[in-house]
Amino acid sequence: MSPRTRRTSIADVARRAGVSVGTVSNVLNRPDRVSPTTRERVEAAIAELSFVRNGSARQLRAGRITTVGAIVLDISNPFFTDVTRGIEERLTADDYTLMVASSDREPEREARYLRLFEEHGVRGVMVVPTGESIDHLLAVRERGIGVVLLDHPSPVDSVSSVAVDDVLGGALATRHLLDQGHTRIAFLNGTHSIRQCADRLEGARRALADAGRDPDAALVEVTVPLDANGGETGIRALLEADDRPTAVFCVNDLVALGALRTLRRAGVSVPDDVALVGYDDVTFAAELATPLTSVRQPRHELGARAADMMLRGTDAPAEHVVFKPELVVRESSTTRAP
Amino acid sequence: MSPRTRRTSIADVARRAGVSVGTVSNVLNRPDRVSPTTRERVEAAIAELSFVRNGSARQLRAGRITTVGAIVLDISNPFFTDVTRGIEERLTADDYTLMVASSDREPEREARYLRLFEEHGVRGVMVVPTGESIDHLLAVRERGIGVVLLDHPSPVDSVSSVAVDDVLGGALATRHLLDQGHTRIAFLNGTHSIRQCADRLEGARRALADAGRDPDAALVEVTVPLDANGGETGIRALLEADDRPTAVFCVNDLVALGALRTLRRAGVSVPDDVALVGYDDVTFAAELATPLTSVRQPRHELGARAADMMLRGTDAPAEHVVFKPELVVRESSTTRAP
DNA sequence: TGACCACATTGAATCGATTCATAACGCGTC
DNA sequence: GACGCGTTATGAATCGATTCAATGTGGTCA
Repeated sequence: MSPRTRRTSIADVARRAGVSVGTVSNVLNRPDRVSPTTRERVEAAIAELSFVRNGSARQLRAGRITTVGAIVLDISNPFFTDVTRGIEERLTADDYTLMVASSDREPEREARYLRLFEEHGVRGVMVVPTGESIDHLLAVRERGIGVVLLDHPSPVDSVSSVAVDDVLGGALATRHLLDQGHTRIAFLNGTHSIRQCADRLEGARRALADAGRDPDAALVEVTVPLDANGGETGIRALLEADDRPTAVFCVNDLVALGALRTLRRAGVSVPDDVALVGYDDVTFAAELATPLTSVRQPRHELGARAADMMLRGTDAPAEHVVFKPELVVRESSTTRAP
Repeated sequence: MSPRTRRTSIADVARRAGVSVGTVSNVLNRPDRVSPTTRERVEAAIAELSFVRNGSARQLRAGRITTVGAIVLDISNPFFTDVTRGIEERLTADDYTLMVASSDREPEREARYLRLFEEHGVRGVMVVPTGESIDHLLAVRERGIGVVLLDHPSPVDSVSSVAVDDVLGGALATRHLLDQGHTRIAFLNGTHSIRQCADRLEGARRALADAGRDPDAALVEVTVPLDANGGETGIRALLEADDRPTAVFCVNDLVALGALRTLRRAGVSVPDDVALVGYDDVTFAAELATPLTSVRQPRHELGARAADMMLRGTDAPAEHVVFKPELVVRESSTTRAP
């Protein structure tokens, strides 16, 4: 095996088939302009040499290509997995290809992938921003690359966005817990630099205020990592406290999963001793030891819609879509029938 | 906003800074060879023009880059999500970047992404093959691109691979059910063209044969899609049958999730009426309504190890690693204490 | 027979960054 | 002032596919 032989190029194919490079390129891109005989000859040469187009050269000449990038906060979160699938399905319908990356909620990683995508000449990027500012995204757009904010309302008119009303979601969950008679509610949340977290908190506080409660007194916020382990540490912290809340609202279902596990191990009954509400309504939410009340978001549609905007192109007017979340009540938050 | 202005190039920067293109390139790639004064001047020009390198041109000249591709069967399956994370962590340690794609178990999609990656000039690809043959992957390797088989033992010595012993996994699950006294076992499986499915079946049959049973009589195989809905349809089919098995082995935990849901709705108790075993031991397996017995695979390590082999390069001798799975027994397969 | 047209094919210019042989420069030494 | 050495900077050649004006080849029709 020759380790470092030059990749076979279009010129090699041309030589082999006894035609010019232009003709080979035509076979590849506009087969109808080439006579059947030569086309066959070229195709044979391609097969014999097992030639693969050099995408870099192709793209260098042709400009942008049919690839778009997506940067989500965390691919291992089922919420983003489903959003991604929605994007992908819409894109493949138009023969576009998707490159996905996970920022892990770190602005540096977001910036790094953004640059990588831009250097690769993607048509556009769909980004769940990690930070408060989107200036870096505006800069990308200035350079002619489409930008759609994913799961994030746009702070400026000119940038399209697809979001879900997280303030409403937070309020739905909290109001429900209030309706069940809870007066002290814990909120296992992520850092407020993550917009989704900040908004859901805002919603929770509004629901409390609307009910005539003092949010500062009634809501105990615990900041945790946004996965099952985060739920575990959050609950541990709560269990040690003197004044244990009777209800826990988790900022996503993974956290709720960890919370449920930890409560069960500690011998605390859900929902009898503690009511639990999650967020996202992931596949397994209904099937847990205690079926989980959760706030459902249109994950798939979120992605599909964003992809749709992306495909409209840079010239189309910006659009701003905000979906409404929906509370799905299950056993984890409702007192069991005796 | 100028919609279709040419991207600013290294020549623009050079002009602005009053230097040659070679110098700009040096600032970008070997800053130490440039005097501090000119470097500053060039950097200023880069900032003012908000210049972003054209990756295609860069790569066209330089050859391969530090990107590798991975093609898994289904990113929305938590098993593959975790494998991907393992890969990513290992790669970022060496400053490599990962592009992930999902073949959805379709050979055409696998081939399409493979070509896309190759055209983009990736250093290598890590693939969970969809079909029986890996000839297309050998061809890719002939062209100087690293290939590592993911979750698939290599049929040839020359190609590195990382796998888990699925025959053993199938046997572990089945033996366990036999030990619990079950004599008629259903297997909700995928098509046999998927190696993992074929192997787990093989393992199940061996376990039966070892126990002196006739696999054809004792095992009822139902072919289903590999997600929660698949579990649902599979169980529906079984419930309609006259001779209902007393145990169900599901080829993965998503299928088991759907199975559990459907059994519960049909009023069939797990494990009292039907024992259930899954595969993968995903995060939520322990927290389901009935905690799920499952076969655990070292997902993260699987990915990390594959990435490791990839980084060793094409010249290093091929390696073949086969991890051993492990049965995690929980309530779904063990008769409840009275 | 010659004019004209449709169709096929050619080959050189082009995209933008990198590389490297060469030139320019600064500075100390004899 | 000539020489040599080390440091910087230059610019043309290069990577491989695409594009398009120009050329070539028949074929049809007056």
